[in-house]
Amino acid sequence: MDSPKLSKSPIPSASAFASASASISSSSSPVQESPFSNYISSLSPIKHDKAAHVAQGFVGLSSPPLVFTSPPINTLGRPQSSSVEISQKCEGDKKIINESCILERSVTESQGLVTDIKNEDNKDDVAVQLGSSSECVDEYLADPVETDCAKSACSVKLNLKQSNNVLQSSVDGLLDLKNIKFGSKNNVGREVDAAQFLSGQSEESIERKLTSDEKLLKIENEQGSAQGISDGFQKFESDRFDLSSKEKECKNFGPQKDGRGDGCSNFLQQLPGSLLGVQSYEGFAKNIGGDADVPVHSMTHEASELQRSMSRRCLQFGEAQPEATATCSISTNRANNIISSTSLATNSETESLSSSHLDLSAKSRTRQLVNLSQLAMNMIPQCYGNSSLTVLKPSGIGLHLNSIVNATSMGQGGTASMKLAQAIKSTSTTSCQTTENIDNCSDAFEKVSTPQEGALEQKVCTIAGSASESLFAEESVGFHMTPNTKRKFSSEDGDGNDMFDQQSPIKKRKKLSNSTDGDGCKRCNCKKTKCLKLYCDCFAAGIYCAEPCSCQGCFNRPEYEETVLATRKQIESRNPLAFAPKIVQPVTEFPLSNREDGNRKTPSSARHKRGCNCKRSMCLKKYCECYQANVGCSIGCRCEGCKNVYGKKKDYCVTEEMVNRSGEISESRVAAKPKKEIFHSELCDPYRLTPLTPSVQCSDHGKNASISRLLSRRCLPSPESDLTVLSYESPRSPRTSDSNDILLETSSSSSKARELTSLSRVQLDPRSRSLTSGGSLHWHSSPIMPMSPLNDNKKLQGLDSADGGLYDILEDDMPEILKDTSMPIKPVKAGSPNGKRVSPPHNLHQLGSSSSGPLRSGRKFILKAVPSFPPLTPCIDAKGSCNQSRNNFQENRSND
DNA sequence: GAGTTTGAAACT
DNA sequence: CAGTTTCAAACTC
Repeated sequence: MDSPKLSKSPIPSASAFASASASISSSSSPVQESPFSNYISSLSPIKHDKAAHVAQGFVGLSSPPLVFTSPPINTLGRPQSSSVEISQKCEGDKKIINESCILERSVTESQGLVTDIKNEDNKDDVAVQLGSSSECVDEYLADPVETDCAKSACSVKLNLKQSNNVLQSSVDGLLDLKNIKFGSKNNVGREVDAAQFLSGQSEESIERKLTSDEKLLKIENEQGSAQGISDGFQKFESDRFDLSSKEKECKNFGPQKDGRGDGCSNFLQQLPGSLLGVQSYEGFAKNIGGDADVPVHSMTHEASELQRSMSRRCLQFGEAQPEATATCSISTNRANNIISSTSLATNSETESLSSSHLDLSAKSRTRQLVNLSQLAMNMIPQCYGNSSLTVLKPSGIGLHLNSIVNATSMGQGGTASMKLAQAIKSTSTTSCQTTENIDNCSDAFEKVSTPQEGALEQKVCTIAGSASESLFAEESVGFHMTPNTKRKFSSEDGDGNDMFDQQSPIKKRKKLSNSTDGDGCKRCNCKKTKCLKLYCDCFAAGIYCAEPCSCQGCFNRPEYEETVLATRKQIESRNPLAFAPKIVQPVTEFPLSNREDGNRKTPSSARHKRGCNCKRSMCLKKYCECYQANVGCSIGCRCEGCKNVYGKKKDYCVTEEMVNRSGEISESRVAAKPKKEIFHSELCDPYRLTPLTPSVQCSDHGKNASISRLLSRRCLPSPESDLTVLSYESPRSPRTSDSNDILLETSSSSSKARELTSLSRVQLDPRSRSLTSGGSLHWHSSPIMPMSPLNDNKKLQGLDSADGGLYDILEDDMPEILKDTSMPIKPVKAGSPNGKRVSPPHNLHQLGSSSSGPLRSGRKFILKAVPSFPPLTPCIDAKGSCNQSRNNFQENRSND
């Protein structure tokens, strides 16, 4: 145990990686996946880990460039749609996608010296991109580190000048019309950038400014996308030329910068020249195959998203948790985008790097390549722009989404982050090759990667609203690690981790304590468990420990992926729900009628999965998990003297009684089992998004904006944050709203139970094509939340007859494939670690005599859901990791 | 910052 | 399954 073996896959699976990448990149895919499936995937951290594992495998030189993985992506079912197509499909990210598309188009045009943009709709976007590109460069150059990396060839002044003059500058090669549009659109963001640059404020500061105005922010983000691309070009050019001659690079850079002063048009004009540097990439791309187009487009899109994410990240970074919470929906979305885009960008980066190393002599030129290079380079400015150099230690970001509560964002982020970190690591390692030039190149990339990783971590933290923490990490570890150093770190044994773990633990802890509360970016302080037990918050949340952690001898790190996975598996074998979210939200809380117009109801009905067992804290302190999660105690709690301000257990029971009394005859049984009923509604509710299933929540993008926003908020990383967000949404105080909410919600659910029955049935049917809202199923199967009886008397009886009623039903329908899984199908042992907690409340006689019954049901659900996954259905936007999780889950299953 | 309290997790 | 131990977070001083 003390020396867990390293888990590096010697031969990385390109296809696997591609699939993971595809999952993430598919964030824009309009196809929604079943929330249930998401949840399922979330339950199995192994999947994510696998993805991560694959990513790690890229460390090896033998691993093929990511570019090669593109085809597999398609095979995974990812629509081979160009960015344009994506943009048409995805409403949320449409604009961003358009940007990338347009930029791409612009590039193409510029290559041919054709500046005519035919698509009027896109003109604005183009303009924005053009304008922002220069700005991005400004920021990038403004950063000391960045400037340094740029060989000082690029004068900051020039950039400043450029940013100020963009509007007035002549638009060589561009139509006047375009210029006009461009100017009008970019004014806001430009002003901001200019001010920022002039004042010399940090990116965060600027971003903070933008926060006040969401729109403004949006604009900037959009610009950022374009900026990243254009900047990427420049950077690429810089690096590219650096390989051959620094002087040459300077030469090229100089004019370019000057040209930028004249506006984006100049930049475009120079693109053809810049593209020369991309030749090698192009050639490489050609080798890749005809399908390169798709990946490239995707990457372009990703690049833009990445850029945007970075902007968002900065914003979030600068924002305090409260603020983040306030703009929860935005933040969440951002976080998702950031994570997915970041991961993608990272992949791209890796690809680019690999390609550059592999085929420097290639001469063929393809547009796709250009895009690729753009994307790859895009990473640089971003990283530098953030100006944060973080140790390239194995990122502490997540194993999977299960997380307790650390829901979605974090979960996704975690997964993506992990992948990113690994990809970065691999990139860095790979970069460090023989030739000096290559070293230089790799160095440059490393500089990028390092901060990138840091940025990612920051993002994760930001997602949780832990700006301070992020800053701390950044500052405390703000040194640039050399490739060797990185390697050293990555190869260090468990004790080596202590280097990070024990890095001024006190300081960290202090910081942690300050940032932990409410931000959801929890970090552990484990000393004896090596962060491989549920005691460890990080481990329990399915994320890797990171810098903020003060743990000792930590094995919950990417280096010990296998150990982590094995441990998790072991724990899951004992209690399949061990890593499941702890807080459940009854669906009833969101009546259908309310959903349409943006439900503002408080998730006050959320309850702890297993309930608490407080004896002395009276559920008034954070010792109480219910209280800590900002949820009221429920019938499932065994607490004594409950005074939970979010809802007393007693009140909860009373409410249920009232509901039962008012229940209809047909629902009498339900009334007899209030708890079931409540969760049944949850189960049946097609709109319900499992609060605990981040991925599920995130999958609701198809709904109206308000709903999506609401749901997104609930995707916050940590249990605490998650609930906090929920609380925030509620104008009412927990205390006053709780009981009433429950009552109303329960009643509502009862009345709707019937009409939802059919739907629920469909969802329950494993053969159904998709479990659209099935995400809520998982928890319904939770022991504590037994499935509520369905309208169907048959099913009702089945449920009533025995705790395993539902289970039986499911079992009958369970596909063979599910029946035969490595996962123990038999009910969890009563003696399982969680057995106590998982088992139904003692006072819930109606729930069944056997505590294992409900649990079994839960397991069955999980297993059943697997085949129901739309195998290759890509997730849309924020669900990238969710898909990944699902895919991984499937993969893992098959392996098992 | 050290020590205590608390309750979940793990163990028996 | 209940009781006990271990653990780390929360809390107190």
